[in-house]
Order: sequence, then structure tokens, then C-alpha cells
Amino acid sequence: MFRGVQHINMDAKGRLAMPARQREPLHSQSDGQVVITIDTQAACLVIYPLPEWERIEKDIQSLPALKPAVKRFQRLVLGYATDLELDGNGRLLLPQPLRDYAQLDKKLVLVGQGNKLELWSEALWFAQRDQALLDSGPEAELPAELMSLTL
Amino acid sequence: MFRGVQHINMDAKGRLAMPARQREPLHSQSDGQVVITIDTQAACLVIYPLPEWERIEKDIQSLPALKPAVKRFQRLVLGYATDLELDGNGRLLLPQPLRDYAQLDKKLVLVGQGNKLELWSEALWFAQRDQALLDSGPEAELPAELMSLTL
DNA sequence: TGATAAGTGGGAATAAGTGGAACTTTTTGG
DNA sequence: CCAAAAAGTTCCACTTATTCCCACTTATCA
Repeated sequence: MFRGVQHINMDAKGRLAMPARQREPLHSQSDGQVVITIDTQAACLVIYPLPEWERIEKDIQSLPALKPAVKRFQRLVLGYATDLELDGNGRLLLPQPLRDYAQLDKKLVLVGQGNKLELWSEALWFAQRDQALLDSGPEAELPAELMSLTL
Repeated sequence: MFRGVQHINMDAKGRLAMPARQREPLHSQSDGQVVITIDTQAACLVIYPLPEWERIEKDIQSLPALKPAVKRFQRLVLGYATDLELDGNGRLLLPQPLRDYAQLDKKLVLVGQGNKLELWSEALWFAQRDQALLDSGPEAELPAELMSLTL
């Protein structure tokens, strides 16, 4: 399980040092092999351990590809999916097209989301966080599902 | 059950000495393992014993993620959730992103809330307390759920 | 007032993060 | 087709940060 928000730097070569907390689950689950792709709903990337991705990829491929909206989704998510491996120092080399998509520069934010990790540029992360806080804050009208939560 | 308001200090390294009263339930329930995350309704943090958090996490993950407002809520609450463990001296090391979110500096307030603890900066605690007293005072209109309470 | 437990602070060992250098591979131009 | 240059990749070393542990001070209770 991936948990927690961590602020990290990408170096000049586009390498991302995976924080130690997340490194161990990645090594034990898939020997450091991950798949990274885009989130079509937000300008961020998602990182899966390889076995978890294979399950998801199967689900995506079994969707009805004749529906144009499904086909577009498949083209994006499967197309950008890239397998990567942690190097000897626990770093990932992020491909340029993915860096471009998520507007990554030096300052990044890595967010644990249970079975996957999300990767944001720091600026976009704060922007979407503040928007989300407005939607979930004291003044907001929350969907019924949230109102019924017992926290 | 966590009860009571306690004023405590965070040291220069961001460590929080859990008061002895709260330490015992944490050790007996979950061997000192807790999950800490943000409250989206207020600038404070919430601390759960690990088993209690796992129940809540399951509830949150089972919400319909296709609704944007739900997805944003999930990203915040699950993303900031971090597991921590009491160290040998009964202290928690608070991650920097969570300290930033709740504007924590030296003086903190820990508030028992039954199944969880809330953690506030002292300044924000007093501010929200005074506001809450105004809103719940003799002149205020209270929601029906409160009016029907037997106190 | 003394003994015990709780809270606080600091320092040393270890691990993590960062940058650079060298080697390999690929591409381009002659 | 070969050679030279550039890009990419891997490996190593150094610096910085984090974690763990020990000791001291303050508070509490008998």
C-alpha cells in the first residue's frame, strides 16, 4: 500500500529518486519493475507495480473498442504506458513525452494512492489541491455519498 | 476512546510527544501504529489507530470515483494519509507536508474525538473554538439533528 | 522529600539523495 | 562502410538528511 505525500526533485537528466518508503514495496512486489502512464482526468502521471498494471491493462483491453470514446481512452492510456525499472540507486528515468504531458520540471510531488502512486509537478499539485479543498471545505455542497461517511 | 484537550509542544525536528494518557490505547490497539491525514473541512490533522483507519479507508475507496468531487476528496484524504509509529520515547515524527497543511509550529493542541485524535496549531485551535462558540451560542439557530439531542 | 515516570534535547551512526565521470551505444556525415 | 561525435546509461563517490538512542530536566505521586 502506497501512502503519503512526498516532495521530491527531478535531476537535470530527468531522473526521479524514489523515496525509501515507497522503494521497498516496489522491490518486493515486482523487483523494482513499474509501469508509468498518464491520468486522462488530470495532468499527472500514475505509477503501478508491474503485476498490478498487468491486471489493469487486461481490463482496459477488454473494453468495447468500437466505441470511439473507449478507443480514445485506450489509445492514450495504453499508448503512454511505459515500463521502467529502478536503477541501482533507486531512481526512475522519466521518458520525455511523459514529462511533457504532466509539465514536470525540477520540483515534483509523489502521492500515494493505495495500489498506485501519482506524480505531479509541484505547481499543478498545489493548484488542484486548493481547488479540491474549496470543493470539500466547510462552505461546499458535498455529494450525498460523502455526507454519509462516518469518519 | 480518546478524550480531552491537551496542549503540547512540537520540537525542532517536528516530533510530537504523545501524552501518556493517549499512549496506552494506541499501544494496546495497534502496537503504536497510527495513520495521520488531513481534515478537508478545517486546517487540522486527524490521527487514527491503524485498524480504525483501515476501516475508514475501505469506506472511502468504495465511493464512486467517477464523480469529480468524490475523486478530489479521495485524492486529498487518501493521499495525505501517512502511516507513522510511536518511537521508543512515545513520539511521532510529523511529515513536513502535513505540518505545512495544518500550519503547525511549536505550540499544538491535541483533541480527543472518540475513535480519533485531532491535531491543531494552538492559534488556529483558539480561533476556530471561539468561532464555534459564537455559532453554537444562545442566539444561534441549530440544525434539527442537534435540537433533538438529549444532553 | 524522594522516587518514578514523563517530556525534552542533542549527538552519533547510518541511510538516502545528488551529482559527476566514464563507458557504451547509436546516429550522422564523410 | 567506417569513423567521429553525441546522446544515453550505468556506476561510483560524496554530501546531506534522517533515524535511533542515550542522557538530562521537569513534573507527578506517594
